[in-house]
Amino acid sequence: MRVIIAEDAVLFRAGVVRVLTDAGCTVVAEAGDAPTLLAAAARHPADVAIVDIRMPPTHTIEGLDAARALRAEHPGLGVLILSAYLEPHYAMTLLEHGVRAAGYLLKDRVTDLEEFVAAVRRVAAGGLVIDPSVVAQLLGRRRRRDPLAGLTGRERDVLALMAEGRSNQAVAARLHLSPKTVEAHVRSLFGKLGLEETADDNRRVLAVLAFLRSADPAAQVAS
Amino acid sequence: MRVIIAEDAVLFRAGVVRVLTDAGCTVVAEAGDAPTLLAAAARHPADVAIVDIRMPPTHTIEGLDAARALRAEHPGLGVLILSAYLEPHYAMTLLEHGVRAAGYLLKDRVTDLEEFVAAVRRVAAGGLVIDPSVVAQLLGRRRRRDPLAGLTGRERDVLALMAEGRSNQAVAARLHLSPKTVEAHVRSLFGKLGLEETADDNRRVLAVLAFLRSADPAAQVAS
DNA sequence: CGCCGGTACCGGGCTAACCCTCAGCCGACC
DNA sequence: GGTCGGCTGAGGGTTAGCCCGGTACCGGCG
Repeated sequence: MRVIIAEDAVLFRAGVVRVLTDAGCTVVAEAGDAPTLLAAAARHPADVAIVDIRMPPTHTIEGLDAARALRAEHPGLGVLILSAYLEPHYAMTLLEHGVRAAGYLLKDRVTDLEEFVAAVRRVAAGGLVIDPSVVAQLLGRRRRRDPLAGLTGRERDVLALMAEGRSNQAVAARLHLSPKTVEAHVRSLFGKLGLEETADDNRRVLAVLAFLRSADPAAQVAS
Repeated sequence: MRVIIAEDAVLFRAGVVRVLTDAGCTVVAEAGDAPTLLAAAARHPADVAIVDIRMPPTHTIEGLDAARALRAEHPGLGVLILSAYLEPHYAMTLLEHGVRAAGYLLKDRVTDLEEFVAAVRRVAAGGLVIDPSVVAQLLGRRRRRDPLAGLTGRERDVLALMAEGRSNQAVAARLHLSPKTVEAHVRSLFGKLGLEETADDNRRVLAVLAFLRSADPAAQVAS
């Protein structure tokens, strides 16, 4: 199996190279950025490319764009995204071009080296490999494409004030409502945001986070 | 040069092992958590230990605690922290025990393998190695008023989880504490953030907002 | 040695914020 | 007219999260 590895973090890349060569694979090229990756793929026949999404120069989605280009230009080449981030929409973008010879794994969730090598082989052989937590988030995301879209105007008013750190009483005073009405709106917006009652969650904070994330789309790309 | 490597991310650890062995170093032990690290240091004479701060089981500062223990128990052993996060206060904690045979580097900023190996050798030989951006942030932190600056490490851990929308119970479970302890930390951090009890405020949300607004909070959060 | 801050955690008390069911009014739409 | 969703809000019940005072241990420091 011939592999190309595109990853700008040199220590991490060295690790992947080592694991694969120890397993008998041939690493035909290494790249630290997207242009180098594309040039390597043109020059070196390979079975699979392991690609990090965020690479220089922009550190945004250079790797993803390159992965898509690879799939278009080299139909026989498997592409495995190996990302530090749980980014379902990126996984979806990759899979739009077909669910064969593709993969999306999370760096932190690779705990068994043999499994990792097996996953790479599977993608090289035309299979699909995708981290279960990505699938779970994909499913969740289908239900609420835009979390705030389903809220009524009043619910949004209430949530905005919650997101300022206001108590229910203060929200009521500000909107000239009864505290009971605020509670009713809060309860309704929890349901619409898909926030179920669990022992592990503070739903008010989760609702506020949803609001803040929606108001600032750039925050979704952070970290 | 004999090296011990403590890092729970297996691919990354493999990378570090490869780079060092390729450079002629001897990796005498590998560890995926702090207790294994301490046991390895007791069993295998080494010149330097490369340690990740956040490791199992708590994923908080187990690595840092272990690093400090190493420095106390093995005076001749150099300790190089290799962290994914820019955490100046942790760097300071490490250096409090002396500025010899110590190092603090960021994973993402290791761009040259030979420099990395040279840095490891420097620490093994009793030198000090510290990433320039850590120094800059140390200096910058002095200039800016960061509301989180007055929080203890534990309080910051608790607040980070609150900011994920976790309940006190979930925070307790995650950090292996009693819910009562979490309450105590929450109460303490409210005071330090200057959040007084008023009828108009939801202080938990305000604390979360302070966390989200502070300088580079992501650098302080695991995962 | 005593003091201090950090960490951990207890018992006990209180309430804001949640839950539920129910109800009324309004305007839009069929 | 009847239905629907949005808005408003009541009564009643529960509890997570806050409060307080207190204890205990540890390491660092004077």
